[in-house]
Amino acid sequence: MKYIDKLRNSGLRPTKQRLQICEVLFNTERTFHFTINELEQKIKDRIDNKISLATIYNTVHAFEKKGYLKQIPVNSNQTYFDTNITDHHHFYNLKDGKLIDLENSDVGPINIKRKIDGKKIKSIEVLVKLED
Amino acid sequence: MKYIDKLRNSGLRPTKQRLQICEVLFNTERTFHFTINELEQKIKDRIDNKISLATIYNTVHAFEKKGYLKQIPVNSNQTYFDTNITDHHHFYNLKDGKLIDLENSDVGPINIKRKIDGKKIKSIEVLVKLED
DNA sequence: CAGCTATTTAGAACCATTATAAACTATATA
DNA sequence: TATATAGTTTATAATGGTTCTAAATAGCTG
Ligand SMILES: [Mn+2]
Ligand SMILES: [Mn+2]
Ligand SMILES: [Zn+2]
Ligand SMILES: [Zn+2]
Repeated sequence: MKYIDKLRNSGLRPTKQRLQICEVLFNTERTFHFTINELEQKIKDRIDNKISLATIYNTVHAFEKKGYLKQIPVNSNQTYFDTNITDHHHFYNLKDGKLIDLENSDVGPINIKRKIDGKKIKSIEVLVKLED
Repeated sequence: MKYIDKLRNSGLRPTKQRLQICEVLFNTERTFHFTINELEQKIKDRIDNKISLATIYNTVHAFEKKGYLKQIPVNSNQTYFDTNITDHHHFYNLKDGKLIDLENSDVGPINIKRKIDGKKIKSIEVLVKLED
């Protein structure tokens, strides 16, 4: 029930697969970061039926387009997503490839003074790489 | 002659290929951003002999390890490199995938207040995504 | 239910990147 | 200068994340 309206209101049919992916992504105490492979594993662990990898990709991209997920820019061969869609910044642990949310109070407001003609700022993202 | 010492001092043999890649990367008025494919094209345009793609990858990674190049984190299927190895930030034009350097004065100093036990900050990078 | 469109799926294709291993080259040493 | 050795280049294959395809299935509207 919980996610049916969310999906319908977005013009997405509330299929069994999408509802199950919603459970995994959004029915959590905390937000989290994931790659597609990590999400695939999480889904396998939590549900009995199988969801094809293609559907996982399709759904993640659909949710991203609707603004329910964000992509986080990092140097990796895999794409990183975030269920925390608020404006926030990240630590990136180079050792294990894990992201950690930074509170805005940990970074402070960032004011970009330069403008590019005809362009709007869509997002401002700080990535703090961590090493040992 | 110009890059022979640079390479030798880094423990890299100054091969014909590496010297030619140095010319393309570093013998320029301005620093620039590139993907491997763009670099491959630049090399083709500037030199007569052929340098294999494998050598271009090898050399770029060798130079990155030595600190002569930096990788810039963006959401793209291709890896972006920068010949500007100073600490600086970027505009990322989503329309054409081009990076633009931001001066530090355009962003202001960023002071990360949070610490992670046993970890050091390696870099702080701001990515400002631009849309129309 | 009927009809229509959206969605799911297995598998193929794509493509940036990395691995392989044989040929070649820079360099140190005799 | 010749030789030995480790480093480098290269064509090519392999890898692996992501996207595409097209047929089967499922949601939705009348
Ligand atoms: Mn993607
Ligand atoms: Mn790389
Ligand atoms: Zn986050
Ligand atoms: Zn730059």
